Amino acid sequence: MTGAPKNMRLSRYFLPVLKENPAEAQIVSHRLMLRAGLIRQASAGIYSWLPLGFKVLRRLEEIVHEEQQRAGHMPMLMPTIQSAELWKESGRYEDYGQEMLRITDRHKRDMLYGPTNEELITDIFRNAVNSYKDLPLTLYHIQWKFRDEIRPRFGVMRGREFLMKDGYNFDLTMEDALHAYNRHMVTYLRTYERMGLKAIPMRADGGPIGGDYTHEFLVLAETGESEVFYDSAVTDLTLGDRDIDFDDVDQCRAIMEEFTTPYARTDETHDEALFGAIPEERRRTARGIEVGQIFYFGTKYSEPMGATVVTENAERVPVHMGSHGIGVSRLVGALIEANHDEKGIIWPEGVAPFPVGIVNLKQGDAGTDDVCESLYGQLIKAGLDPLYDDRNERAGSKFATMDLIGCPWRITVGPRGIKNGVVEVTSRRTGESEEMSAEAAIAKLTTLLADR
RNA sequence: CGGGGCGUAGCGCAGCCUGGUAGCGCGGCGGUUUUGGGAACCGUAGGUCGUAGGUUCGAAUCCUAUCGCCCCGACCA
Repeated sequence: MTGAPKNMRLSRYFLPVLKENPAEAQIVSHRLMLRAGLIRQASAGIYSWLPLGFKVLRRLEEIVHEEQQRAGHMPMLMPTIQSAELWKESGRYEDYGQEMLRITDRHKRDMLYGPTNEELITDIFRNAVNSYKDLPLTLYHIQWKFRDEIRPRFGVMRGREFLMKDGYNFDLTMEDALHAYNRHMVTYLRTYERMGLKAIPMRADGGPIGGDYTHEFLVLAETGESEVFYDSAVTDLTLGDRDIDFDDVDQCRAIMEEFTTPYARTDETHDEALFGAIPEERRRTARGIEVGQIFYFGTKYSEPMGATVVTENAERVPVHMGSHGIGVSRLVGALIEANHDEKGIIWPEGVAPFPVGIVNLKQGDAGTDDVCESLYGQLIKAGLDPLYDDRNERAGSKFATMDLIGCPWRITVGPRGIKNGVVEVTSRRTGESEEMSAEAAIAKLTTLLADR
């Protein structure tokens, strides 16, 4: 036996928290990410992810991977640095403008730090796939991207370097590609729901990627960059735990229709007349943070780049494609914008880096130390990643730290409770506490966090 | 890129106008007393005053250049 890992004890963890707000941070998620020791700025719009922030980021990636693979999509990894050749071929090298970071290597070759990967994936596809029999195919990766924003701001919400899941579907026909579109809509709805977010699909603008079919997913938050207009009926919809067959064309289309029929648009595509037709009591105007977007763009890249397959009738046709993105690093900011109070972050259970915090009120007391050690060991065994505050600090300081970093559940162990054989379990979100035996606390949390 | 602001200790700031060799709060370290919501007291460490040049007997302070960062705008996942 090797025993429980010790690196989730605060006495060993690297968690540089700040009591005061750093001057450079304006919005709440940026302030809290700095204060709670999630990130440190490396330069404008570029951040280092400290252990706690990295843990959240990894957790979000994990959820994205699980949901993509559940739908049959294939994970892979493309490089951050790309050759300009492919971009010249698609015509976007000129179109993209200054936001693309252009680099020259030692041989004076034009390179770039990829802002997205349509060209690269299309190149991979055309070199390897020739037959309709290899379709449909959806490939995706989660990789760092760079967009040289004129003015980065709001921390990771609008950084220059950002982590993004981007996926690409290749289909024989438009109908097939539209199923891929709907299927992605469903995977995205599931993904956000698991993260504890209400992300509303809204009809969007094609932007530089282009395409007529496109929706973006917005999380409602006061600090959102876009003004949004929607029918309150849309926020009542949930996917819940319904059984989904991702190959079922009708089921995926039905879900897409269910979630996109109620009016929901950003200011870019807003239509006053349609909005006015909604019953007044259901009309909502708010602000939203974009956390993902899906596109169907047909043969926009396959045609100029020659990504074709041979059909049953021996004809060579360009494939129908779409792309789909989730702003993973930006989601950390969006999650905090949507889940915080004046004391700090309140992580939804699904994404919390440490779903349970253990606070030992009297470090060095044989009774509390024993109970805390036992809780720590058992929670690790249950796979719940507890964070044990075993520092020799005062109660107030320990509580403040737990509140700041947002552990959704806290187990407080003090001499008073030990005398009566109880510990205290507190919900970060509601602030409600309940006393129970240590065994009952473990049972309760194991149940609560079972389907994390 | 246009407009504005700021770079002084890990964080938040004062000092600059009116030059004289750097200070406060928090944090750190040691100690004592504390111990259920960011404790009190005592002691202590820590600063190329963004960088370069200039003016001056003397520059954090004045001048010039430069780099970085932040805010508003246009732009954007």
